[in-house]
Amino acid sequence: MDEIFGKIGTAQTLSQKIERRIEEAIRQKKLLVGTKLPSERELCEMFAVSRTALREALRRLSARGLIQIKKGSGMFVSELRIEDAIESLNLYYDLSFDSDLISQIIEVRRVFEPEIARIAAANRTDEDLTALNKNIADLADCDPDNTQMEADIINKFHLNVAKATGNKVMIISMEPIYSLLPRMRNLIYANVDGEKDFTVKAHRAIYEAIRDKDGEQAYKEMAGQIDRTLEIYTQYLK
Amino acid sequence: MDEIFGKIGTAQTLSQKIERRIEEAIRQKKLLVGTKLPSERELCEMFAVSRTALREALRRLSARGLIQIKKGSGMFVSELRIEDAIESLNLYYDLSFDSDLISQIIEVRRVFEPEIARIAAANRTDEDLTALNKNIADLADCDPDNTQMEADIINKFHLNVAKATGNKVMIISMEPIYSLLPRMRNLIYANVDGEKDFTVKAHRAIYEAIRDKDGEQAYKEMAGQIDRTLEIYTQYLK
DNA sequence: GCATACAAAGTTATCATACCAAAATTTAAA
DNA sequence: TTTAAATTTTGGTATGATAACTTTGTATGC
Repeated sequence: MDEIFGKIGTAQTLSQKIERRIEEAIRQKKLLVGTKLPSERELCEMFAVSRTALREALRRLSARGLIQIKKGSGMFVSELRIEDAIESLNLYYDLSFDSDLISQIIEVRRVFEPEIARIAAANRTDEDLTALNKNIADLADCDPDNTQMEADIINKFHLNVAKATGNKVMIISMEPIYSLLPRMRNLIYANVDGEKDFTVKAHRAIYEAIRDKDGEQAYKEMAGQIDRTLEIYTQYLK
Repeated sequence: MDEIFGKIGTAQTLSQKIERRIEEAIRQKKLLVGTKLPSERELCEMFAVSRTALREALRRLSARGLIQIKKGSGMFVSELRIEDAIESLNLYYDLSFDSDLISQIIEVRRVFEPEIARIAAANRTDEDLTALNKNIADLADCDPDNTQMEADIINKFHLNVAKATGNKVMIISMEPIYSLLPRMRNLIYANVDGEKDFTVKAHRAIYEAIRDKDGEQAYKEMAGQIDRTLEIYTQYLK
């Protein structure tokens, strides 16, 4: 009889229920980071479920980065890492990658990044400067034929600018976008001659503006750099 | 340190290997969206593993939104939904929620949102306008004591502005931030008198600027609105 | 006293099997 | 042709056994 009036909207499986329960406990800080969870067998008894169901719940929590499972040792509540948090987003962009997405990414960068550069100029620490300077040097030294490494360095430079704002939300917002730059660059780089010198100069100008705490200049240089990028891609996308 | 001496060999469990294999196939479009995967039993034979190991891999893929599992029917490669992609990020922000995060979020909004409003004014469709208009009406009608609903409506309004840009990346970048607005607003709303009238007027001004395709005005109004928000929170955070 | 080696206990990882429940498919009846 | 029942397919759960790994304590040898 329970079958008749039973679950309608609840297509939830047992393992999903378990997952939610544990997730809620972590969200509400009832389970603090570092806490060791009871062993599988104990949890089975506590929830009154089989190991199969329990394990599938735990595996999903582990996949999402909420807990860490150490074979032979136990399961621990772990601090959700930024990388885990944005991994899904990276995958999403990776799967949606097409010319539309490229245009949209450039539009976003054109609007956001100059502002980011301005804030970075105001807030940058000496460590930020060191990191940026190293990126520039690496870029200059980089073998012009190694477009992969080049794209990687540029990626890091822009990410370091975002870091220099001291604003975690900025970093998180931009990181998934930057992670696509290498893939974008691979599309068009072969077509562009003498681009590298230009790129190095442009990035050095951004660096110097940030170094000198000249927010307006940083804004302008970053905007110019992305305008150039936009031109190149507009040409390519045609 | 962990990086340096961390495990070299395959600390990967069997189920993780399976997960990677299938994920790679999806990433490389060898498995297209909508494809029905072989049944669990068949996959067990193909991979030569037990059902347990296989299932744990499949459950994780399902948790990440890459496949959809239908009981009695089968498993299908599914299009990764935006909501799935940003869920982890929402959780991350939720767990990191503190006064620092609030400040950083407001800083990001102060910089990004006016620009978003400007672009929205240029690209908005009539449907966008209808949605925004409805948000304004709902906000005006909303019971002043129901702060939860109020915050929810405002959240939707800002999200709709982002949607009006026509740029998917904008939406995705801002959504996790907006999803925290209700929680933020709950902190301070009780302390503010006569705030609601102000809020309605401010949002209506933004709406009208977007309606009139007046980018500059939209920029200014949005900036003003967030400046006010900043003031309120600055007061609260002290 | 100290360091190494080893054994034991606890834990997760995997496997194999069985049965249950839901959905789709086939078959039989009206 | 339509409907309803039976069958098949498929995922969901349960259980028990074994393997692999980590930690810890203990014993051994120096």
